[in-house]
Amino acid sequence: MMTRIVKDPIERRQEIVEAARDLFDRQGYRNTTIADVMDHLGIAKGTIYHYFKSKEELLEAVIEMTVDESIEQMRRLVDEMEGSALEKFRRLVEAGRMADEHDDILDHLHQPGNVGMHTQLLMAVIAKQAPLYAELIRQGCEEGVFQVEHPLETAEFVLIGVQFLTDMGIYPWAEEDLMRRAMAIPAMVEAQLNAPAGSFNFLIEQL
Amino acid sequence: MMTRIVKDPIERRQEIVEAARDLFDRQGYRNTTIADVMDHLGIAKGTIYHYFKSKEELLEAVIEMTVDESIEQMRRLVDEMEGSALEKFRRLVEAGRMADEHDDILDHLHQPGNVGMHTQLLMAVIAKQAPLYAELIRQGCEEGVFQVEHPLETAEFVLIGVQFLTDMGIYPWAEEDLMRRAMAIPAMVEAQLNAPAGSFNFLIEQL
DNA sequence: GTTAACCGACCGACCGTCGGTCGGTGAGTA
DNA sequence: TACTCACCGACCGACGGTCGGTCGGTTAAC
Repeated sequence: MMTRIVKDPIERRQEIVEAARDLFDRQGYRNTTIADVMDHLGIAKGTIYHYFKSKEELLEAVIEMTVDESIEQMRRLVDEMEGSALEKFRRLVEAGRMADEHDDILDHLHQPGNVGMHTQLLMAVIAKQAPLYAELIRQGCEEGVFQVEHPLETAEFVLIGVQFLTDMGIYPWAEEDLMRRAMAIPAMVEAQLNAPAGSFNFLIEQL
Repeated sequence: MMTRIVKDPIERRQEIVEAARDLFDRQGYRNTTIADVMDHLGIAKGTIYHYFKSKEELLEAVIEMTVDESIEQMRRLVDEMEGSALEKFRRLVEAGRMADEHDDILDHLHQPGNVGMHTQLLMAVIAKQAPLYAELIRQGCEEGVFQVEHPLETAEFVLIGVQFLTDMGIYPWAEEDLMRRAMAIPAMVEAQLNAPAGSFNFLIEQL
């Protein structure tokens, strides 16, 4: 029998979520069993179910943690940024992409059966990012480079469009579909924000 | 032992897909077992797996069938429509909404655990609807009411934005979030298409 | 006789449960 | 201060039950 180790509940919970994230990340949610998480931490199954009432609830905790971390650093960035709206835009997008690549959770989420989780994660991220972008849109309007009626809604609209059209894994797009959209995105964003032609070319140049 | 009934494979496959659709619709994909489908049709498990190699593949067939039916009638409508681009737009949107309400699949799809199926269905519908809308956008450009660079991509972009921001069930939006977005949508669509102010007010007036 | 549609007993991977155990903590006592 | 003892809840892990999927065999059809 395993020696019993008691820890601070907060810490233990954290441990479990982190281990789960690692595993979900590497092998996918579906292919990761509760037993995997147990073994990885050297704890019993009952312990996990003491903190989470289902495997799915554990996944939600993982998502929440991931989203919060990603948003946290974007918010810090926004607070300390200086410059024109367009310049800030460019840097925020870049930061967002960095975050995406860091958690390859998104990549491994592309397994069949994970579409639901994938969608929920994307929507959660978008819902939290939108206010940050909305702020930049307002600044852009004041500067005169943008002209939009509903900053927050426009931020949501654009983020959703870009994410879902770009993201493979939700729908099995052909490579050429993704390509053709990527090329069209700058122009569409400009139209949406009433921004000068070419001002969002950095969206594809950065790739 | 059950008496063996042999049917035309095409017909049998159809039967299975329809039964599965009913059940997925009513109780959700996850809460529906293969046994449910079997019992509902009075066939053996092996028969189902003779036609579909996994439960997930069966889901794909259900989605494909649903989407094809909905698109079929929209395409017929487009072919026989006459009038200005804006007028056609109005009627296509209306038809799309009718289709949505007809299959209450979308309604019952709002159960937890159905987000994946819901998303896939929406994306599939959008992928097929986009070309229809793109055609109207091109006509609008010729008429001079719209001005867009990439008709197909713009159609995709707008459809995704509208569907995902409007649709509850994918993400637990508050009622007020949905409201505030609904009000902003006409202006955002107009911006994207470079259409005259107010020309898309019908999107909310129809509600 | 050959094909393939169809059957259903069986398998095994996993999630989640539940009765029970043991470490920590703090109030009571001396 | 030192000791103890009752209680809480963190922790354990064998086991139950569900379900997706398999496979050898059977039967209708041509």
